[in-house]
Amino acid sequence: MRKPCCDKQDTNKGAWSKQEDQKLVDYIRKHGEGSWRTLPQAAGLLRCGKSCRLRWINYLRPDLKRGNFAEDEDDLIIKLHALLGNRWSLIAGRLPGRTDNEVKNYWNSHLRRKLLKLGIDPNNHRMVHISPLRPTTKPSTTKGNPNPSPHEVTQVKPLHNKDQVSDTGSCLEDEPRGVPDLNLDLTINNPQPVIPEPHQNNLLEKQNPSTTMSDPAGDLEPGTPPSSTLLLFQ
DNA sequence: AACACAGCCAACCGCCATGTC
DNA sequence: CGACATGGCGGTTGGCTGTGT
Repeated sequence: MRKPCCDKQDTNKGAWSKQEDQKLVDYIRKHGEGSWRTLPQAAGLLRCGKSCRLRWINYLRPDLKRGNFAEDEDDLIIKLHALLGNRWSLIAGRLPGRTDNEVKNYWNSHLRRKLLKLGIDPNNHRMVHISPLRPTTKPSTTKGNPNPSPHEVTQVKPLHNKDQVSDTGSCLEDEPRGVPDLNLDLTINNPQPVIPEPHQNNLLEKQNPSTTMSDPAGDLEPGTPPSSTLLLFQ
């Protein structure tokens, strides 16, 4: 039996109040991030440490961008998802000012549907040949389960082994060549200062194309015909 | 105006990885 | 080397809001 992360009896749950936010922000400004376990008590919060961490990372961090996703952010997320699968933290790490939770929500609510409308299976980024898409119907399953019906897609069971990045629901997992050598040292959505340039998106392509992660399409061997998987990359 | 439904998103839960003793 | 503590991640849930009838 696993110990709960905190004494649930003494903790608040649910939405954060402004006072709680303020306490958390003040504390982290003074003492920095970390020690989430002890932070709530030290900051005078009746919250679980995990909850504080989530609140800070997803909402209170000063470098968060928030607001609508730009078109190029959409493209980047789709490309990265094709490569990485549901590795939201890695994907978010390439999107300055965005959190994994935000990217995940955006994927499930917008991009997934967008791909389906284009006839692309969002799970493996291949063209869907079977059954015509039912226009914007929500999956018949319960709320909160964005998985499309089995008629439309082939489920790719995500793996948990983080060393096998290419396996995790990636569209490329059964490419004959496999995934090109990727530098997956993508780690991290560091709470670094927001990049001041107006065009912070497309970092992948524009800012550091050679030293970070390979361009998905460009990394194919010359002469390799693009699979339907890669339609998006063209 | 009232209700039902769908979509969005913040927050929670449980598991896994890593660090420390 | 194993046990434990902690941090981090992805999946899921639940409440709020917008829209259609």
